[in-house]
Amino acid sequence: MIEKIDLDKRDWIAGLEKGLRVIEAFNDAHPRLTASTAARRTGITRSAARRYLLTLQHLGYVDSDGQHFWLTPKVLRLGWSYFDSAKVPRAAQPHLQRISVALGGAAFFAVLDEDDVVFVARDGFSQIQNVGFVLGARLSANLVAAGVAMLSCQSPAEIDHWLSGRKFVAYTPHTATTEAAVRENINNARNRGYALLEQQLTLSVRGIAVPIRKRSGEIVGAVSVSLPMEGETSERAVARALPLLREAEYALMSAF
Amino acid sequence: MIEKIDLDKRDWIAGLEKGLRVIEAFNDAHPRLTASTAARRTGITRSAARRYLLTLQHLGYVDSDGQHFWLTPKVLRLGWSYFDSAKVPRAAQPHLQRISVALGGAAFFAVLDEDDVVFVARDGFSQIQNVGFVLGARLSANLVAAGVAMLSCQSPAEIDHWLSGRKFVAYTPHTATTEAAVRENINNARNRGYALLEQQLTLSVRGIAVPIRKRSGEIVGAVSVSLPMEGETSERAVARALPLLREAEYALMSAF
DNA sequence: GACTATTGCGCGACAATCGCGCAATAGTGT
DNA sequence: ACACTATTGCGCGATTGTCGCGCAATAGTC
Repeated sequence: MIEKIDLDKRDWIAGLEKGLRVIEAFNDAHPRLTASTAARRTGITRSAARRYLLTLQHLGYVDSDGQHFWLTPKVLRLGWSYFDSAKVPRAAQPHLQRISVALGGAAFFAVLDEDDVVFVARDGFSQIQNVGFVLGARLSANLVAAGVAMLSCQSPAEIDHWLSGRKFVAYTPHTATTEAAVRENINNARNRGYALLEQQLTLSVRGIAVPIRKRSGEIVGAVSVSLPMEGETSERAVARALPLLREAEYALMSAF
Repeated sequence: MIEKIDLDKRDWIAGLEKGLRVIEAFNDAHPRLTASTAARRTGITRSAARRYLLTLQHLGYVDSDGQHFWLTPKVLRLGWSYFDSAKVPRAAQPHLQRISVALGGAAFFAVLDEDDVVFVARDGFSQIQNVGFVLGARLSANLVAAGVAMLSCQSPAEIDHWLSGRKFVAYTPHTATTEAAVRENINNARNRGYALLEQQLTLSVRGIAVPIRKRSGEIVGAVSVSLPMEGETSERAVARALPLLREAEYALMSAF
């Protein structure tokens, strides 16, 4: 993990970086950590890891039985600060509502964070009970229309970098699991100017998304809608959805 | 802000506490901060606040135009670590699914964090589009059945402390906005052993919740269900919902 | 009961963090 | 246009907070 830090050393708070590393060391596979395991996972010494865990415990972000440490719901405050403060999801909300009502599906605003798509705003419900579609949830960008829409705006070099060494997990029998198939989805999206994905993450569900840019051209996210596939051709769904998505796109462009 | 820290000074990482304070300084009313405003809001000096913001920026948790700083979606990773690692929401999930399917509403698992209810697991959808019912969302405990259920298990002293100096915001014309009314809700819940709230947060919506305890008796959270009120008496709704909630309660009791 | 792996904690040393204070800049009003 | 105020970035010397070693104690295994 070599990182180029051209930041003046005197403006770098080592303790904060390590502390955040400790919080992120908790995950699915490691729901509870001891001082030693935390040290191993974060690459800091055991003494230090223990100090960070104790500090987090006294701040209320982790709890402990003396041996093991685990995160408390207080850490959710940190993520929630983003929703409270970010203007992007808030600006998108009324447009999402209009889309979800008109189309009868669920509308999302998503952004890219490193390699993942993160859903930061939502309106409307659908029969899709997939836990992936929760605010703050992150998914590999190739799995959802919003992700492919954003990838399609990147330069070939960035896309190559994104694809390199990536493992594709099949969520349905239709999930694109080869680099070529994923690349085709991205190319299709670029050519069309919108992304259309079917049954990649959930069976019988279709996603349509358009990338959202600032006036400067910079990508800030994507607006997407999830629709049930049954009883509707993809052409018909696109014809219904695209005008609304475009409308949101233009409105949001001037908002940023 | 006098805090009693009987923790050995040598096990206290000051930089981590300040850094987290800086992240939490971003909120609804202060979506973007400068070094100076961050300093004022966190109580640390301007130089230090600037150092923390720069560190967060280089870690990717905040972005900046050079003057103002704002949070990026990366901070959502921190909150997500909790969902990935916490066993409580995961243990509750199958029960929530059973409840939501059987009752046709949305089922939640909620915990208390300080004074707020935090929803940490959900299954099923309802016509309730309230943004409050999102994973990680926090609400004043008196507004939702799950919160009242948990409050009803606290000691009188704890309840008094919770009530003291609290402002009650009316979300609907039926919201309990006086201390007496809130107290009555809590007392009713204690007497019945479950909480029943109607139209406190959303019109035409009824919530029913039971507190979840460990075997030791310690409260770990509450399971709740949101149901539309129309066409059903409260007695009938309770009769339908309570057996399922109790079933989840007993199952979860042995899980912790 | 010896073995290994882990833990809490004290200590001395070092470097990382501190906040002052300067100069430069941005924004306001007369 | 001018001074006036409130910012800002940044250098510096001082000190305090963080480091990781190493010990003794404990927990778990064969």
